[in-house]
Amino acid sequence: MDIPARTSVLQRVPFFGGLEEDQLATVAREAHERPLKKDETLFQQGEEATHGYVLGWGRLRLDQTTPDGQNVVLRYMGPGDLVGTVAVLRRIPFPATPVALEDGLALSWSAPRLAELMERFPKIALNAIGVIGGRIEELQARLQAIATQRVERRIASTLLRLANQSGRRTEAGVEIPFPVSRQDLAEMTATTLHTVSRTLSAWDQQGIVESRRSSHLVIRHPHRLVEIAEQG
Amino acid sequence: MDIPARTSVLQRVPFFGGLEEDQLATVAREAHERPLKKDETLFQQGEEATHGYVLGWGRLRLDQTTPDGQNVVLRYMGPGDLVGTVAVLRRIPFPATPVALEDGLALSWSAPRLAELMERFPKIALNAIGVIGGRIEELQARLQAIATQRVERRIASTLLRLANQSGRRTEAGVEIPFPVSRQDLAEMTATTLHTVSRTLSAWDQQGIVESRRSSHLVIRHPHRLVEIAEQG
DNA sequence: CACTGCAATTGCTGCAACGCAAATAAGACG
DNA sequence: CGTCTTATTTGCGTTGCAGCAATTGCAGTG
Repeated sequence: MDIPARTSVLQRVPFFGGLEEDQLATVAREAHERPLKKDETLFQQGEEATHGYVLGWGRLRLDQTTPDGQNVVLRYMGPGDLVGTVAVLRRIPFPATPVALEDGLALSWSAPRLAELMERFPKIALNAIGVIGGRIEELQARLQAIATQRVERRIASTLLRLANQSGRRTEAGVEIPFPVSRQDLAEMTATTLHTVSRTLSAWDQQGIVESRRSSHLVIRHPHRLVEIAEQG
Repeated sequence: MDIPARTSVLQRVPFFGGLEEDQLATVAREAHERPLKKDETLFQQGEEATHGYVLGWGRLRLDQTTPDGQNVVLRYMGPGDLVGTVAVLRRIPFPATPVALEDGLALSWSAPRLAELMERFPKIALNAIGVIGGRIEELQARLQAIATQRVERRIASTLLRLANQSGRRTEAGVEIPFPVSRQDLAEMTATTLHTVSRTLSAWDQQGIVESRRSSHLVIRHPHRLVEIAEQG
């Protein structure tokens, strides 16, 4: 990918928001490219955070594993998202593992480079605060949801969030354009794949969603889900 | 409080870490003082974030209320903690309400002042990233706990965390030096006050904790709690 | 000192959701 | 085209925990 191409990717990255075209070009020049194949991991939870990444295209799932082997899906990430950069800035090991859901490409900068960039462009540090703050908000929202809502409602909210973040409009409804297994949904909503399966089956029969095996999820009637999410 | 006194408070604030004595004095000079009485709120969730605060002394409980009236305790805060500052930097309304658990004092800076300080001392922006990152970590840990552990274990972990953050060693064990109601614990561990009550009663009878009505919580045998927390 | 109000305790009941297990379907691969 | 593997469905039994309600105990107030 040449520098102008990289630059245009970086233009859509909030982390670099407010930088001039030529400044972005500078940033772009100093990046390394890291191609990603489906199912590949960008790095491993626990590794030393030597590089920070920006996802150019593709999709990632961010997994966190507990000491006793349980898994939690922290978030899904798409083009323009920051991956692992917070860990680099805080000088702590990566707290989670990003897994590629499809082929993609990430741009990376080494830890010293990042520090240098932030020093040269103070705007970046402010942007970082905004990005991280957004994640805090999201985490707090999920915490609240898990703490106070019951499973059906959480699943509905999660589907709607996925649809808003990455849904594609089709004649049949809103489609979620990457594979999401029952296990994934279970780990996102803090329940079991059994319960997710039952819930989706029920919704499928009611015509709210289309969730046949192995095809992408389609939400036929988002407003029905909204009803469930808002007050179940 | 005079400037040297303020300065010595700020020395223990990670947000201002790495600043020179005279720089801290500058920061201190530009602060406003805000005395706090027990049960008073520093600001209200939803208000515009015009000022950022640092807690000089005293203790706060940070509450978040859902649209439907449910309450979640986000965290307890003590001297040196940052309150509401993230919201100021992100230019969003305060996402939660800090309630004073005892008389205390906060220092505050207006939004423009804070922006100016960060510009003048870029180190502050980096510190902010560190502080916020720490909160993300804590939130993720809680998310994991709620998602994968059962109630007894979560209560044990929460008590241990409180003890580590603010516990005082006494002959009887480790004391938590501010009042924590069953309701509070319930909101922290995502359960009901009933279940918390039952659990603490059981532990009290087993001699693990001392949790009589209206006296401060005392953890007699932290290691027993650790056992419960680590593998229940 | 009695009264009032709030926090905590505790027994009981019901249910949402978990866990197991067996059946089923669908891709993947040779 | 058959076989293997993996994801999903679904029935059934179990249970952790919430929800309700009645009681108790403590603290502050007049």
